[in-house]
Amino acid sequence: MTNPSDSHHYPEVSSRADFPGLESKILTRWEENQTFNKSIEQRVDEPDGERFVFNDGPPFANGLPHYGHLLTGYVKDVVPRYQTMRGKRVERNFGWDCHGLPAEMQTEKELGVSGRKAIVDFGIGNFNNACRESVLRYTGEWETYVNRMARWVDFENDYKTMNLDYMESVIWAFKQLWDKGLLYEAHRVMPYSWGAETPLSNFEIRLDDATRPRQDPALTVRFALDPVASDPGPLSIAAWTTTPWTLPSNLALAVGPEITYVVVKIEGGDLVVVAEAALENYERELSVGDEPPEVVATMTGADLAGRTYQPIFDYFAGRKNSFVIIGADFVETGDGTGVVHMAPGFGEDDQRVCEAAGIELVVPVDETGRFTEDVVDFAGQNVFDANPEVIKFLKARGNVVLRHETYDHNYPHCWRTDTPIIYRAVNSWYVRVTDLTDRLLEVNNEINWIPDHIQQGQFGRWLEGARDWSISRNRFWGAPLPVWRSDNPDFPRTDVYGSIDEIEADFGVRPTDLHRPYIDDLVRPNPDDPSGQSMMRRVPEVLDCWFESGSMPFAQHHYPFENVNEFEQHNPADFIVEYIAQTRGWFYTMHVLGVALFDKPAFANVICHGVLLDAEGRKLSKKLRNYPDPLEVFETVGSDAMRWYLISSPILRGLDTRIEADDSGIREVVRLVLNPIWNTYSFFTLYANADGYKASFNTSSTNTLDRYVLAKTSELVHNATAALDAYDLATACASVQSYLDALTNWYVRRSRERFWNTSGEPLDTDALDTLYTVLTTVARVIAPLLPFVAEEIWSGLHADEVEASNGGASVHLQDWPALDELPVDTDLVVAMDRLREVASAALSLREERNLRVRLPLASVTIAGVGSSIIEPLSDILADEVNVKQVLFSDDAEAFGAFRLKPNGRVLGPKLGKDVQTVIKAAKQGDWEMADDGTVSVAGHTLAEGDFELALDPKEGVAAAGLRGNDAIVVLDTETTESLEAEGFARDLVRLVQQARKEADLDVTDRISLSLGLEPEAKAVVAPHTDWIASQVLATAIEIVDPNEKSATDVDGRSVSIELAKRSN
RNA sequence: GGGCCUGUAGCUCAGUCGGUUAGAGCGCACCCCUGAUAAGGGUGAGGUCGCAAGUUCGAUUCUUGCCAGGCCCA
Repeated sequence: MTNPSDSHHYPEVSSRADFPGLESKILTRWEENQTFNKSIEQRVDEPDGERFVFNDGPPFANGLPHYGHLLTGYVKDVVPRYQTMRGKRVERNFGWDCHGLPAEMQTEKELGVSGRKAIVDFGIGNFNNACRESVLRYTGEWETYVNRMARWVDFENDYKTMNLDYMESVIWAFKQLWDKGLLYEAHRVMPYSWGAETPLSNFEIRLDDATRPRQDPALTVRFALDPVASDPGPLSIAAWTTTPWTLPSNLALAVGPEITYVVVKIEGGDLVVVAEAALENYERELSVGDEPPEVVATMTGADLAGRTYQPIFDYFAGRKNSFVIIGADFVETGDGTGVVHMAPGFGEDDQRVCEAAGIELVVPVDETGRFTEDVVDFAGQNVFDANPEVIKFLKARGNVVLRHETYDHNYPHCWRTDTPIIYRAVNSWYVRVTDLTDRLLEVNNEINWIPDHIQQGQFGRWLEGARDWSISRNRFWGAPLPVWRSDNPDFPRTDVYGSIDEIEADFGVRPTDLHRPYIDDLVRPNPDDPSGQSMMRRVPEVLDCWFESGSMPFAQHHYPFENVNEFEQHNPADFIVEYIAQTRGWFYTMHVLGVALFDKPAFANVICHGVLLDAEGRKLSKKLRNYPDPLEVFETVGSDAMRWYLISSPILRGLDTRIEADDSGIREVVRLVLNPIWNTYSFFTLYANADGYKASFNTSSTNTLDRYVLAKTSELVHNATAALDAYDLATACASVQSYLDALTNWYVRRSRERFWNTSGEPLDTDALDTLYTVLTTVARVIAPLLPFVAEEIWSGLHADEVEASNGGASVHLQDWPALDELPVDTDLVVAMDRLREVASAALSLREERNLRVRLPLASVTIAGVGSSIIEPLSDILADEVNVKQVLFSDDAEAFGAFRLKPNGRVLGPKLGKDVQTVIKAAKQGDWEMADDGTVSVAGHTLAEGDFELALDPKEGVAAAGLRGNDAIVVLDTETTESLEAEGFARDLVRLVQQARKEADLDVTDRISLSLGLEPEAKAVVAPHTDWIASQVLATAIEIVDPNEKSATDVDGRSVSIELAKRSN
């Protein structure tokens, strides 16, 4: 910003803005003046003030921010800025998600230490220290990005999930759930990552592209049934599996009780049982020669249930209740044989069904995904590596494998290690989400979701089907499960701790770090063991990091150990925003904990935005480089343009949005939004400074255009307020954009001359004050949407104030414009908008007839209904379309023909079916108007209100219809010598202005002018000489013969110009 | 297989509580204006509103089915 001089009250504003440059200057000024801090502190806190609670979702900081973070970040800034201006106190603390698999995996890679054993050898303490450093590695870069994008957030008072206070709140939550009976421990089949050596929650395996295609072997194997009397011979039953490695753990087979099964005689005479529905699929294996399969017996699944068979591996032979056929409802015949092989240690259905049948499960696979010693033939092999070995082994047995094929399917992978997951029975702690389902759904109804269909759709459905949430991880870097247990089952005891005080009370030490391994060192004798031998030891697991981020609403405040009122009075938070996939991530975990702990929603309003894609609809990826580099965009185009680009897109309605690979879309924002605003500002300062005028906030102008633009601005304030109150950022942007058209393209353009300080005329302070008033209001409206540009403009308009405060004054410290600040004038707005349509029509007539606008015409005539409202605005129209007179005619039929437009909405209920006849007749012109104003058509009489009359221009007249056809615009295309002369004079003025520009003169410079004209032209120009002189600020004008060398052609005449700047 | 969302101009998207002539921006063509000027503006071409049936006097809009794409869940 250039400092205003004595006579200049505003900075000199270049018509071409350097947005990146001004953005960095403003950042410095905000920094120096602590503007963000002031914007919070100046708003009164409770009890008198109002609070708006924004909760910031914590990112992992072990990578750089990407576009998704930028988008979310902008939204996270727009809403709090708006609410701040509405008078609320909006504190914004950044948060960091520090724990969990991402951190551990990164550290494993960095240290070259992989796997549980290696980490234990390396030392859990050492490992966790490395994690602690690693997770904060990129916080500096994050801060840079966040600052650069004008996202105001407090980094100093940030929360970190690894802080002692935060973790204490987390274990408090755990204890609360425990006390409420919402936690339990179970040995259950879960998605398991052998890469990370830990179970995963059912939503982790659905993260992003964790599920993707994979090819696996599929094996159909035969199990020999123990014979019964009714058998036609020795039977075997065929089962199909895509996990051959689970066959050694097979303990049962499942059939569908309702399904029909057949016994087929195959090559060599063996009898095989499959579902009848599988015959076609297995035709080749079940046929003898070219004959179709020979069915020798038929039975139902119910008949088969209860029969026993011989295990194909003998590792677990003889186990109680095992190797039996069980009837189960989930069995289908789509894939496979209609017989399902059951390994209860490695399948969720398998476990459920077998447990019901009294079969105890076996899990001969260790934490790293390798077979244990139980499976002697494959011990030590990874299960996926063992697949081909198992197949080879079984094939060698001759009559076991019925078919071996490959199978392409979508298979879940570990989101961190990228290894294919397996299902495996493990010990884990669960939150009893299924007990809460009803309350989760009820409380969900209190949340305002944007877009709203998420509430009952994606989120509501997810809640309905939610399963118990596994919250323990067999890892190292995380909040510990605060559970201590007796190491002697003879003296069972479990203690759960919910605070550091409680721990200290029992262990006599006050922990200063709740992380492993320190927390594991806390051991004490089991009070229930009279012998004093057994000890209480902590269970080894740590908590799921989603449990920790879900605890953020209270844990960031160290609730309930501190800030009890602070949290309780502001739960739920007013606003959160993240991308839509968080319906099963952060949104979900916060909701579960909010309901479980407080029986309340965790947030009142939530925006779920969509995903950014490239122009081809692919995900943005570093490899493809299919997006513009954000830092480069900041430097070349600016952050405000990117902010607008993102927040005005359909992505905020939950849809995916495509972004160009270059920055063209963002540059377009500059052209369509930033430049118009900037040009208006630059225009204002140019003339206010030229006149040394200091404008003031003033809405009292009686000038029509002033009143129009004030009313339009009032409309903008209303629209933007409504949109932002509804968290509809895209609509807020749209309302600004359509307003800009009226401001720049109509008000400024039509008012330009009023800003020129023509000598002898008094300065039009109404115009300057009005434009100032409008601009200072617009600056406040766009403050959340374009914080830099708004700041620059507002600060320029209030340069004195900013200077007096040493740069401290800021648009972001202002109040949002009140709804009654500016006059509302609907009638005027309607009339003016109508007038603009008339002007368009008139200009199109000019173009059609090749009549340039500089050439004045005698008149324009408006004929038809509804034109009277623009009569008071005639001068503006005359000016815009350059005519001497605006005429209004009642005799519409002189220029056009009426067409009957029956009003279907009114007539429909009255006439029913006949409406269509009436409409048809009206279209054909088959109607008559009576003297009393009624219309008869197709045997019906239409009264006033039943119809409208449209006016179509007559052939051969220079006339154009308006939208809606209720009036026509007629242009008098007749030219006269005098009009031509005036047009020529205007052409000359234009030529001189161009020359002034080329001579690099200031708009206020006076000149002496020499016009070289031919004799005929001299005569034409003579009456307009004074006017020309005044238009081009010539204090002396002489008419001479043309200088042939420099002459140009103007309207068929040869003209030359010489001008010189006058010193005064 | 179920649920939700989307389908409107060459592209990106608004809109229509049902009314008979559906809008914007970009792109394209032509033109104008310029004391906001390496800007600005106007005009125009371009649409069977995914397809079909139903409800209705009337459907792009409501209902149902189908098709295509996306997301979520099995």
